[in-house]
Amino acid sequence: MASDATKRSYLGHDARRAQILAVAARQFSEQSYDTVSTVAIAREAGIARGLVHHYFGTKRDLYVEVLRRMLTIPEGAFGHGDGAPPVGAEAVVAAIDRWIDTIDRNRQTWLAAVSAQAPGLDEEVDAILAESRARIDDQLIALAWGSPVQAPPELRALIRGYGGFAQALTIDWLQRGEPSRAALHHLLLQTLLALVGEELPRVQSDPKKAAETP
Amino acid sequence: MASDATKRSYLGHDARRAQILAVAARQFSEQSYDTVSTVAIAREAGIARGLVHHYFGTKRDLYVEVLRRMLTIPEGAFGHGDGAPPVGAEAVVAAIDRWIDTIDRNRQTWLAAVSAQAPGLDEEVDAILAESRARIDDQLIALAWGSPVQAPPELRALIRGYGGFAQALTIDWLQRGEPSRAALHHLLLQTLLALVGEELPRVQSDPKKAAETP
DNA sequence: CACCATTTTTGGCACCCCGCCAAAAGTCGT
DNA sequence: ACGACTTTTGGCGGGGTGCCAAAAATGGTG
Repeated sequence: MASDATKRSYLGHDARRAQILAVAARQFSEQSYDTVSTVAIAREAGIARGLVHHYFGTKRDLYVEVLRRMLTIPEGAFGHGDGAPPVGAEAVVAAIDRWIDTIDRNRQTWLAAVSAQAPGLDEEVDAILAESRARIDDQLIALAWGSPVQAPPELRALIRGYGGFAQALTIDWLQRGEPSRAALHHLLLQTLLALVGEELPRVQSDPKKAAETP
Repeated sequence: MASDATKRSYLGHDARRAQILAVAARQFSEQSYDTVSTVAIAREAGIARGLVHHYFGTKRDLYVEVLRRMLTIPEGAFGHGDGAPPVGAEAVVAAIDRWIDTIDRNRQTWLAAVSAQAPGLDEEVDAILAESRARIDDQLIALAWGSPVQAPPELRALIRGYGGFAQALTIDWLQRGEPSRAALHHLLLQTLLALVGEELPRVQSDPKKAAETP
């Protein structure tokens, strides 16, 4: 009798954990950290508040878990499915398109994830964000340059900045629609090519770079 | 007798307000929003907690005030003092240097301000951030192009993205020192010149841009 | 100088949320 | 049927927030 509709107990460790995580992910992607309350999560999940703390320790721990999940899922967003990565302009075009698609499908989640928290306040959060960015940068470098391992530091810096460039314009596109999707795609593509193809050699050859060691 | 050391009452409206605002600004630039408490602010200011709520309504209202102050003060960071703005490469060099200087002097405040909150969650916060960015973009456009009023939309988008580019690299510089200050300066300068000088005409002339009106 | 209107400040009430833990409720193997 | 185990509940203590009536200090006036 206790069928699906009224089922009210004993999901089992993993299932309950996953359920709470799903509810929390939705709430954290719609509200800010401090407006989300564990009682609201528990209410939406149909359980007692204590259970949330039983599976994930503190509210911050739960948030860290959610953030980790948010950032690791779309990791291969412009991964090329399989096989050796095709390098070249047409591969970049396809990758950027796939990238925009993924963000378009998970708008709120992506918005909540990229501007997760002020940097420098929480080491764990910082580490998660840094690792996610590093992985994306590696994929970008692989696409536009080649092997990421032998990438010069100047390229890494340019790609890092390009990530900020793309993030700013993508937020504008999602929130105000200001650069249209086509325009966004065009800007992202042209800028990446310009930075890697023209700017990089110029930055490298300039004697004033003087960087790396202070 | 009631000299500076023991003065314990009746500062007057404006003075008290300014004092609370100063204390709150310091705390909000060192901790995250939810770890800052009005009781801590009141304690540091040496007053009762109720007074904080008397001058600024809710804790969020106080935060909004702090944020507004954070973002309007360094507004003219690369303002050219006075007179007609000199346009050209050397002016851009000087402006970027002044800009980096200002951020270097107010590291924590700047870090707290730029990553203030996830976008789309609080209209008032969003508006403050957007207005601040727009003003900075205008100054950048004035520097690298000329009058901001007649700037083409493609340029605005590029400058907008450039802001994200600069922000990402500046955060890295402040937190890990990874691009040295000289390297950061070089990257910011070269990228701005490349985007405005070479990328802009290419983006504009491309027939595929198709943007602006859907 | 005493008095009153005004401003500034306090302290406390009611409510919500978090972290934790002992006890209750349900489940499973024997 | 019964005991060991897992899952879940409910409540306690501590702390933070928003608000408001009352108290304390101030300044002007006759």
